[in-house]
Amino acid sequence: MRRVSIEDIARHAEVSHSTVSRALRGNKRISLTVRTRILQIANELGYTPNAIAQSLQQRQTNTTGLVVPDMADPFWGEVVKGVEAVSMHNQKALFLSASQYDPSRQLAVIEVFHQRRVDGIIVGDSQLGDAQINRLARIKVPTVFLNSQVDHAYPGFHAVGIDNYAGGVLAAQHLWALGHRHLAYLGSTKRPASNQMRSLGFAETLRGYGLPLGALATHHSTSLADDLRIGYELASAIDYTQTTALFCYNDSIALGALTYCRSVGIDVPQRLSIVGFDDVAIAQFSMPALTTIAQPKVALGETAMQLLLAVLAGQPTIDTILTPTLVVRHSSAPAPKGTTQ
Amino acid sequence: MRRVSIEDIARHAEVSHSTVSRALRGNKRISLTVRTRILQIANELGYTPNAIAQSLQQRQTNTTGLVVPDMADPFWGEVVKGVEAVSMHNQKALFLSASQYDPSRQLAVIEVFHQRRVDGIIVGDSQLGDAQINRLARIKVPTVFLNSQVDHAYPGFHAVGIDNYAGGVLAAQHLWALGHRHLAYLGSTKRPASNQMRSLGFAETLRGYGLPLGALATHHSTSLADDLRIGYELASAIDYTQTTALFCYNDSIALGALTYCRSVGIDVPQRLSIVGFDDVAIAQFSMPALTTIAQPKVALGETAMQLLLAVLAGQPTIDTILTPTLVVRHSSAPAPKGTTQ
DNA sequence: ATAATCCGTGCACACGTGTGCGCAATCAAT
DNA sequence: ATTGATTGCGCACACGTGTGCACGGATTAT
Repeated sequence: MRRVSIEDIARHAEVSHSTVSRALRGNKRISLTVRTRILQIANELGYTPNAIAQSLQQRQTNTTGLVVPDMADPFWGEVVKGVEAVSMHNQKALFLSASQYDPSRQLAVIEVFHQRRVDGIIVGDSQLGDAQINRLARIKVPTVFLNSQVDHAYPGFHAVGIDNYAGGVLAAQHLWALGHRHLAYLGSTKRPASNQMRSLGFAETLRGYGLPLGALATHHSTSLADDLRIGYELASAIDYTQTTALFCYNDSIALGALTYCRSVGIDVPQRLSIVGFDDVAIAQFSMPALTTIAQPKVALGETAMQLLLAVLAGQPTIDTILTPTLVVRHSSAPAPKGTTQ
Repeated sequence: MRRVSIEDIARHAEVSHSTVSRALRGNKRISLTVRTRILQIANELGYTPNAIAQSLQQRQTNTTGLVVPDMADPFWGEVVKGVEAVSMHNQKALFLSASQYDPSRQLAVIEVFHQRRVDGIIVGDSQLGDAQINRLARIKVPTVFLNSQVDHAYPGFHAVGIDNYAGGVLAAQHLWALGHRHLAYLGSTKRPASNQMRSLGFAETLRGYGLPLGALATHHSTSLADDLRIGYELASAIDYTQTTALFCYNDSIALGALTYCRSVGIDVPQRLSIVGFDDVAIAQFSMPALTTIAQPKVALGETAMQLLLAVLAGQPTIDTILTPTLVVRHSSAPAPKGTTQ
């Protein structure tokens, strides 16, 4: 059952294990004859280097830990894809775990990663509280926060994210320009910070245009259901005699809302405009195709991993805030006549 | 920069590292006084066991490798979720990598996992050829194939999957009962085996009902685009003067087809019925909600991981084939009058 | 011919942990 | 009081790999 080690190769080649180690690593001090013989034997024996032993020796595992709230969320699926691609391309292995939006589980996962001696950690949607952050700071593992829900201003902590406020602004500008004057925001309580920023950018922009206070309603669900269902439920609580436009925390919620509208006969976009967030793959295949604030999801994951690699390489780095963009499709249209005063 | 080890604790407690090791592991041969003192010191020093060293010593890493074709695919997202949940619940860490439907990358990932000395491997959508299988067999790592595209009848190889043929049968029965007599299958060439079985179950059942040969068309895309786009393109190649029903390899393709139909004004389900496969989250929120053949995706992942754990524990196991179920929603309806002869 | 250089290899240690075995000290039994 | 059992702990090794240092032999320079 034991695997073949360099010691075994050494016995067959009648040299010491040191020589084998050097030969395999291409050390120039080993004669060509000996090296080729060793490589030959290694191949015959089906040798595979033991990364565990190497990690122990070098005090470095070439491994990264990634924690995300939910694997099945289409947004995070794309982010993970980006992280994984860069990770694999740089010969690093990736540990993956899900936190289910539970801060204590986030920390628990991080502790497990630390036991495994990962070189660095990427945390998606961090909701770590002060106590947890202190614990994390003691661990001293290079950490990158991706779309963090909290401000983690510690040395050794880095961040990649998008400008949620700017996203809210984009949505507001778009809907205002279309003539909408009674709007609603459908939010998510599972992601407090980004939810707040998106709604704030949206609301403040509208205020800036002179929208009266009562003309903007915000709705949040305390339910832990899937976003699609939450979108459906939130949309059903709205008074559509006034409201002509919805801005949603993300595309899933928007699609849920869209489904509700269809089921009760509210025409989108003729009577109601809907704007989502993220631009997940399905957004352009819904009926009507969803107008949305696009996040560069894969790039977000790639950037996070690249930032972490730079940190590990000791290079100077700066936190990155990417900018979202407006993607106009067919779920938004000019406000119905008579609603624009 | 060095982490605190049991050696450090030993120095502080003025005992040997052996005693510390035993104390931490709760060995009864250590006196209570000494043990509590050691635990106290370990806590003060912020000791975290080094899983790498433990792995080396015990020749076991408590780690599993999971390889899936695409992280961002909603189907695989759910499967990964199931695998991860069981894995974490059993204190096992999970390495994740994507193969992008490339058999050689699948093998490459497996080799990397082996270097890392994972205890076991789960391979999703395996497309390994004979040569690759032989290599894998030499490695002798317990392996579970999840919805494999190939028959891997080796000792030490195990499998979990669903009955694709039965899924095709379900779709055929459903559409036939609704009176459809001209049907089409929209397939995927990226997953040859499951694609074949689904279309076969579908076709043979219809033949059994006495459907004439020319009344069933099958379409496959050679494009590597996303399923949604493929569905859209395949749907555009069909002659709708005859065809009244589509059965699609999966929900993404079905949703792409649905989008095409909407865009050219084909009413679903009045003029055309569409049946998908998988029952991903979005399926019940499309317009109309998608009739589909449901796979227990999370359960599939859970089962695969549980099977692997059983194998690792040396328990006797049997391969599992789960059964898909028909979920009737609103994208399928009785065939238009006059089309049923 | 002797000294200085270079080349190829092995010895021995380190990384952090777990454990079989032995040994000293304490306790119970005769 | 001596023997035997029991308890509590340390020594030394193993897991597989990488590397500083030393050492012997060959080559070159004086």
